[in-house]
Amino acid sequence: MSREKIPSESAISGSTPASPPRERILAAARALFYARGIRAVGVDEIAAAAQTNKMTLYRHFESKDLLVAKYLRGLAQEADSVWSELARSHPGDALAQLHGWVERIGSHMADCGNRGCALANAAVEIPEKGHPARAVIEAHKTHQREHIATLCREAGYRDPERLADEIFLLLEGARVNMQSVGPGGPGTRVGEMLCALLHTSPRAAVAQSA
Amino acid sequence: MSREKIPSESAISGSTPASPPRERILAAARALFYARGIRAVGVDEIAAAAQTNKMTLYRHFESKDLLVAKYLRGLAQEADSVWSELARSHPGDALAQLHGWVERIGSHMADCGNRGCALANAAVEIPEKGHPARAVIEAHKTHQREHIATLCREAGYRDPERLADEIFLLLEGARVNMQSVGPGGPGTRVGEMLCALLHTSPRAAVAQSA
DNA sequence: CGAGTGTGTTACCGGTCAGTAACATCAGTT
DNA sequence: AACTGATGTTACTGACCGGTAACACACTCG
Repeated sequence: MSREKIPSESAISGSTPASPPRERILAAARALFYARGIRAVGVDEIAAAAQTNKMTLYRHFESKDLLVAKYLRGLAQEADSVWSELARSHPGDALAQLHGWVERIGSHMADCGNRGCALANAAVEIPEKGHPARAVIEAHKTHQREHIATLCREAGYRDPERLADEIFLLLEGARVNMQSVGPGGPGTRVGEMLCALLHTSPRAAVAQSA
Repeated sequence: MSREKIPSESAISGSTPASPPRERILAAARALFYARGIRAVGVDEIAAAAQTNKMTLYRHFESKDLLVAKYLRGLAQEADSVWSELARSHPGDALAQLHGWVERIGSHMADCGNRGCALANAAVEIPEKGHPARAVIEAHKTHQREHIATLCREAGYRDPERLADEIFLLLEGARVNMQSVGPGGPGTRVGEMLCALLHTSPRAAVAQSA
């Protein structure tokens, strides 16, 4: 239609119509799945939002279920990259990494569209045990909790496993409860709660400080 | 078909085929919505599971959305009845009510089908602001947290609001995380965590003990 | 130029969805 | 027996779903 010619693919406004269709499809799926739910969004709508069509979508993703898995895996990888970014800015300082992470959560809690964790939401929407998304969800959630536990251990907390459980479950609860009661609920206060938890939990000895 | 005559409506096995169809429909909706998700279950399947048909369903509920709201309201009322039952068995003793509630949670956490809180799940599945279910969800979640806060206040905890937030969010997180990682995750430990929270949180003075 | 590749377009498939119309059946009441 | 109300049965609508076939177009590389 009005897609005549674009000599150089610089930054285009909106849904980046100059990037390859595969990336546009993933970006559209991401926005739509997160905002409205996985089961509520059809492949036709995703293709249209990506400014392409269903055929091209199915040339890049063999089924909707695998597109969902790809969508979730991308989010899981980005969440992991936050951890490695924090490890780079606070090398060897697990406590600072935890504090940085908690700060980031507190600021991202109110503005992120208030639809909670996309992985946890997908687990609610997809109870089928054999769905390809479930392996991604379970692996990410387990890995997330274990990374928190590792940092708590390195930060010298006594009973780091229990502290990791508390941090992890408080965050999970905040993100899911935001969807029930909106920003007026206790979820918006989770940043301060986690910060207080890090400050008041007993620590035996600091492992090492570089 | 094989439904010849049942003189007295005593207890029938399975889905209680002798109760009025409205109750059977609600019971079937409850089981199916909870186990497989609201969007994943159609009205035909609910009617069949209730041993009736779609027409009878629509004579009792004017739409699926309102059936969903009824289903959630029923669960919310049962959750409230747990509170009043605890108030009856521990009159005037808010701390005992909290402990009883936490115990109940700890025991119900592992066996309840592991699909978490139906209200919270519905909030994830139904982001539409105008859906009749959303009012039920928001009201129940708000009321639940406020009841916990009231009991914490009556039990003499200092900073009862913060303790209520912690209890509430830990529970929400445990129930949603159970669906991501199953019974092997930290959600199964939430009973002990809440019990420890009640024991270690500072209390200023006991308000009254009858 | 021709071949190959990626993309757009249209139409279609079988299935399911929520919701309704029309009619048959059964039970209880008077 | 006649009426009444709740229920069962079948068939249907219009819309949407995930997924595919067939063909046309554009672009790049040789």
